[in-house]
Amino acid sequence: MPSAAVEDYVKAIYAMERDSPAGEASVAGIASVLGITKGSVAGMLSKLKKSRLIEGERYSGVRLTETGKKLALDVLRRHRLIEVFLVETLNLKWSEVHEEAERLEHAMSAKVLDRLDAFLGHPQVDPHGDPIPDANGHVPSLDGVPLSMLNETDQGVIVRITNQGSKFLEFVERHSLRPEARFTVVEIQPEAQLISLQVGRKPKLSLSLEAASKILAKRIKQPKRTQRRHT
Amino acid sequence: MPSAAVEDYVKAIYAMERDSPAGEASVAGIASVLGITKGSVAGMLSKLKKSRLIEGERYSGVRLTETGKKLALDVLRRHRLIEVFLVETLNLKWSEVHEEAERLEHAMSAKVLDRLDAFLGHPQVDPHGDPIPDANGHVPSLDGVPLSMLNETDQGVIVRITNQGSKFLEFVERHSLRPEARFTVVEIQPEAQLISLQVGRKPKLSLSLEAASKILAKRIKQPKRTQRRHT
DNA sequence: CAAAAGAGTTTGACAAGCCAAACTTGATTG
DNA sequence: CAATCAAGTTTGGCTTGTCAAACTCTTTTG
Repeated sequence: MPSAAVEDYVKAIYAMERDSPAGEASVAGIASVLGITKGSVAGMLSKLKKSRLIEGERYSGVRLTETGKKLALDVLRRHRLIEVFLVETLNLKWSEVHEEAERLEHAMSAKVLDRLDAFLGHPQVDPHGDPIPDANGHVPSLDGVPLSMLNETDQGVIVRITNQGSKFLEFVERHSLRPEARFTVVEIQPEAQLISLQVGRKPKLSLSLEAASKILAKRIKQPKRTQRRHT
Repeated sequence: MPSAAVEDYVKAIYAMERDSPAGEASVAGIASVLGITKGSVAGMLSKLKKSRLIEGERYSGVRLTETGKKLALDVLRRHRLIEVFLVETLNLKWSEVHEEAERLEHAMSAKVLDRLDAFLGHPQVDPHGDPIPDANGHVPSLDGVPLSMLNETDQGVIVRITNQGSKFLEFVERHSLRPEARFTVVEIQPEAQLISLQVGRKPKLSLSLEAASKILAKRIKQPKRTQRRHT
């Protein structure tokens, strides 16, 4: 069985691959997200290579092998199901479950996880809208565009928050920007890099396009109109 | 925060103190229940002494300090609440939850545990009938006498199984001897060290007095009659 | 294109825990 | 009471995972 440390590395690599342009993870990047030194990462990576979880040339980025990817998806499945449980069943705050799940995910057997999955009704996404891989490692694909790509007067539904930072999540939660929430884009100020939304009956909410790019939404069908914008 | 290893030691010491005549735990005993060598235990015990979780003279048994006892009760609380959850909510088999809880208990924060406790309705006992300490370390006391102390024709209700061995638990479960189960003592054969029970409508069940001493029961009020017997 | 900067690697050290094996105590017991 | 033996302790060694710091590539850039 892989250790908790190995699982954390693999999970981090998976995430970095996903959103790095080259589809690779770097030593420095891993060190930074895991909060450890480059030296430690180098040591661990050479072990992961030996056990065929990752591959890559010396002095260059690493990629997960098929085995590594399977493991990463397994860890992600555990993590996200646990988050659903903590929020739906135990009513923990949406923004505080990440670190809890971070520890529990390493202690839960496949059997318990499957029962939990059934108990929760086989959810497709976690509380942040992240898709939950199924037991075979298949990830349901959700579509959604960054808020920062929308235009004035567009209406939409939040589908996903791609930023686990708890301060960011608290902000988002405080303004009811959870998945499922409906909103309208009321104003965009490209010079100020700002976007303003109307969410429910709450006061108008403004945030930077940078922050908005971490929130994915689905446009609600709305006759004719063009779109396009860049962060 | 105490490591998982420290928690396991403290928990083991607590259990050994409870049912050793001298109220102490021995190095050899701890080594045996944790499945490690005496040398390793000696090393850890000296660390536990330094951190004031246990006390005791050199070359003699150890006892938990107040701090140590508090920690032990905390771990026990986690363990048992998790067992209740696994059985009641996730429908795991009664006999397979122990090892699961053994791992999960080290990964669950106080906050999650409190929510879980509330979700489960503040149970007093776990699926084996073991009392669950409350958040302040108070253990509800349950009375119950070993089955081996009962007499023929006595009727009772199982309250607790004091033996976590999964083969024993499977046996017990297979014969419906769970806590809450009603039974009648139909026969006792002191020479054969055997006791026979009638549980529900099941066929008569015989077991050794030794095994019976690991099952605690409460007698059901039944007019006049004396009792007494020894394992 | 040479030098600085970044990124990756290596080395030596450390903390937890564990083991095996030698050694010391203390408790029988013949 | 001396011999024995179980129980406790010590020592040296191993693994995992970490750090700090020196070193070496590779890339960027003046």
